[in-house]
Amino acid sequence: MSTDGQAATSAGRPRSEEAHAAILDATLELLVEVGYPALTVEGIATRAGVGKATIYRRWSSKLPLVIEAFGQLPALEEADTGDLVADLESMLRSYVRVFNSTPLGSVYPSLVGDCANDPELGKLLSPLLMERRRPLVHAFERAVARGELGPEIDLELAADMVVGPIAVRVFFSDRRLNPRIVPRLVQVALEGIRNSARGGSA
Amino acid sequence: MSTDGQAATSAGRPRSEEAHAAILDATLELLVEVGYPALTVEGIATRAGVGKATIYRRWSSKLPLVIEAFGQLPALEEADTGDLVADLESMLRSYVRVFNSTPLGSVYPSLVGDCANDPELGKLLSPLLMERRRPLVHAFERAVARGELGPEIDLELAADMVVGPIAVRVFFSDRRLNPRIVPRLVQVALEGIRNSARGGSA
Amino acid sequence: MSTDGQAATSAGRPRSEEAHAAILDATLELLVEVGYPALTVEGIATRAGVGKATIYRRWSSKLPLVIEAFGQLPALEEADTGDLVADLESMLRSYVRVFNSTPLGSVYPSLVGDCANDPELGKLLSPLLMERRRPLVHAFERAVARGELGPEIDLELAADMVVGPIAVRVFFSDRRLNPRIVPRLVQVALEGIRNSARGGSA
Amino acid sequence: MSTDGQAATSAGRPRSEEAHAAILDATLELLVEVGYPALTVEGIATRAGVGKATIYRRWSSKLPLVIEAFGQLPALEEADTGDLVADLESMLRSYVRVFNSTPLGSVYPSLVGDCANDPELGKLLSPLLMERRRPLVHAFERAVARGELGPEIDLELAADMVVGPIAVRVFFSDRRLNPRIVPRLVQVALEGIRNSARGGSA
DNA sequence: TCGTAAGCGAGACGGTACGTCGAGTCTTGCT
DNA sequence: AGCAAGACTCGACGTACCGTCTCGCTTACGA
Repeated sequence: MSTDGQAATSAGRPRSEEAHAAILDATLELLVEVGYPALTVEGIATRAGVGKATIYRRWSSKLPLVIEAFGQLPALEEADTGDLVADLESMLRSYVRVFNSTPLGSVYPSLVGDCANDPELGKLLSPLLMERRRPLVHAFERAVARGELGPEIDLELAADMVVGPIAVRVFFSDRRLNPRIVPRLVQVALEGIRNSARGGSA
Repeated sequence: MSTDGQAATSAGRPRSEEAHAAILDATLELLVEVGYPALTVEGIATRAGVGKATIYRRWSSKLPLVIEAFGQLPALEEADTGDLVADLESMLRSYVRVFNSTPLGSVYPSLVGDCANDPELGKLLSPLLMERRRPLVHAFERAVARGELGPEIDLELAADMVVGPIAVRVFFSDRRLNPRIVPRLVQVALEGIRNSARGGSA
Repeated sequence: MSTDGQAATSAGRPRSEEAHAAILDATLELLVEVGYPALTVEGIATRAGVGKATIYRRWSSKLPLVIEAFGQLPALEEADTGDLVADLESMLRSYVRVFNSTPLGSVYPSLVGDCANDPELGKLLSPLLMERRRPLVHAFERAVARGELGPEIDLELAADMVVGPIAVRVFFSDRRLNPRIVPRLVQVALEGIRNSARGGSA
Repeated sequence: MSTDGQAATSAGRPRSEEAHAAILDATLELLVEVGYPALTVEGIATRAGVGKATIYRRWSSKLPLVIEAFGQLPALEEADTGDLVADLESMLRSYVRVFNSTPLGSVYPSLVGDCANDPELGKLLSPLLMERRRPLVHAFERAVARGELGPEIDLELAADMVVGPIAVRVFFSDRRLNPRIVPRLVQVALEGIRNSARGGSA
């Protein structure tokens, strides 16, 4: 008899948003302080001033909790200077900086590794990771709009061409990547993207 | 230097090579069967028919053991057809295949994640990971030797340009990557590498 | 008696007598079904169709609730045949029967054990336990009135002399006491009570 | 190839007798300090300087552990003065004293109550409780040997006749029983035992 | 007749202990 | 000295209840 449309609020005391936020905050703090492998639900509960049951009522285990907390983190900070090269270099540099200077760089692969054995969780993490490189895709879109690049560009591939080589080094080779390779990398990647779009050498 | 022979062979019963191999085998088997997060030293010992102490006598913890077992795995199978494009496409396709169809794809990031919090272990893992993409570098070296590419090429960067975009997708986006993007990717990467080596558009 | 009425009736909704009864009933049912150690307030609330708060509004904890529920149970069913021996034997037999065939036998000592660490609760339980053997005392009183026993009898002691040996066996030795010892026990106890009342052998 | 007859000592490190003893000691200490209901396995483990697993390896739960610890306690201290009345009075007085002055008196009924729902555990506790009143039975045996009592006496019943009324009061009525009733009780009980043995009044 | 004050079922809250499991270490007797 | 076996301490796991605290509601009373 009304236009309420609400979900009936279900009986009983509603879940505390305070507790929810405190848990996510504590998770991120501890992630930074002790790293993912040493992260414990017990520790999170203590830090958040919350009972363990309150955590398990919301998340079935440590992993989805960390994924949600991780999702709260700011993504790649978007740069929009009007110039594609400048945009990409700026964003990649900030990318390298974050992974060099915060323990969050180690959370990334841990999460991926732990999710790999559980497709359900993978589905939670994947879109989140995709979302995080969206600023790169946007930079290419703007370049296309400005006429810097032809409209036939594969935006996803272009983004992966610039972020892939960085990611591969940052995760799988020597820690503390030197950010000086960023300009060279951007140059090579853009050269390939531009030329092969026009037909390439093949 | 006369009676040197071995490193003094030290007194007592020598370590069993059988046990050593059995442990590494059991580790790989279990890695495949249950995945890295569910891997336990106790399980490895049982499977190998070995006491836990025998494992800890050789490896200080689970991680270096897994790293050594991981190192036993065959690397990227080298392709040498005389044509750079063919070589790269063949190797990347096998790369995608392995990560799509074996649990090895999950071990990789797990290892990296766990190592990230212990630099000592990172030093064990890093060279191993570098070694695994060596076939890619070799393909570029052969191309340079054949004159397909100029000698001023940055081989490491070149390798990362082709493997990076693949790796980034295989690990961080939708599982089960479609291998059809391989030729397009190789084309774009080579275009960039070739052109920017000659001075590029910058 | 004019304006006194009740104890101010206090404002607000009165406590539901339905809920009260449902709680006590549920308590007894569960006591029988799962036993005292496995009895939970949560279970009682669910069974009674009542919120936990409604229970805690009336009883400070599980123990006083169980004590009150326990108090609702029928006491030793009084036998009055005109003959002391017959009365005692009848009542003791029913005593043995109840403790052999219902979980009430386990509630008794559990209650006592839990009360022992809280004198306040002990004060609630004690009179209740005293009340339950009152029929035995009455039987002796009637025997005195009939002249079967002299008036100098210590009624409490007499009651304990007949119920004590039974209780001690029912609680602390082999479960499922054989009721055939009842007549012999009554005989011995009465013999002692009668003789020592007249001065005894001391 | 020998007459060893041992149980082969089974492989592996043998269970530590030190730990075993430390656990039982800690259990008794805590039983006295905090009482049975507040006794926790975690507390015992901490006090004993032992891991929880070491406790659960030996006892399936708190109850059998407490039963075993309880079994270590000294029984009713035997009195042998050559006179039945003196023996009984002495032992009963010590019985009353223990229950009046130590928290162990509360452990007794708690144990019985918790065992009542598990026949398997009851079988562990029962013989132990029987054993504890053995000194009373012995006193009657000596009296028979001395000719104080006829040989047709039912020793078990006799023991229960003296301890039952005490037990029933100590457990189920007012805490802190007055030991002055002991002589009177012994007198009444013995009177009954002696007279009904000769045929009684029935 | 209506507010106001309590009681109501429901269920989340911070805690505490449970019983299990795995890590890495230690102690048997045997090789 | 190494070996398999298995107990050791430690500490986190995820679950279950405790006794308390909101929720939105119902129910009586007194203004």
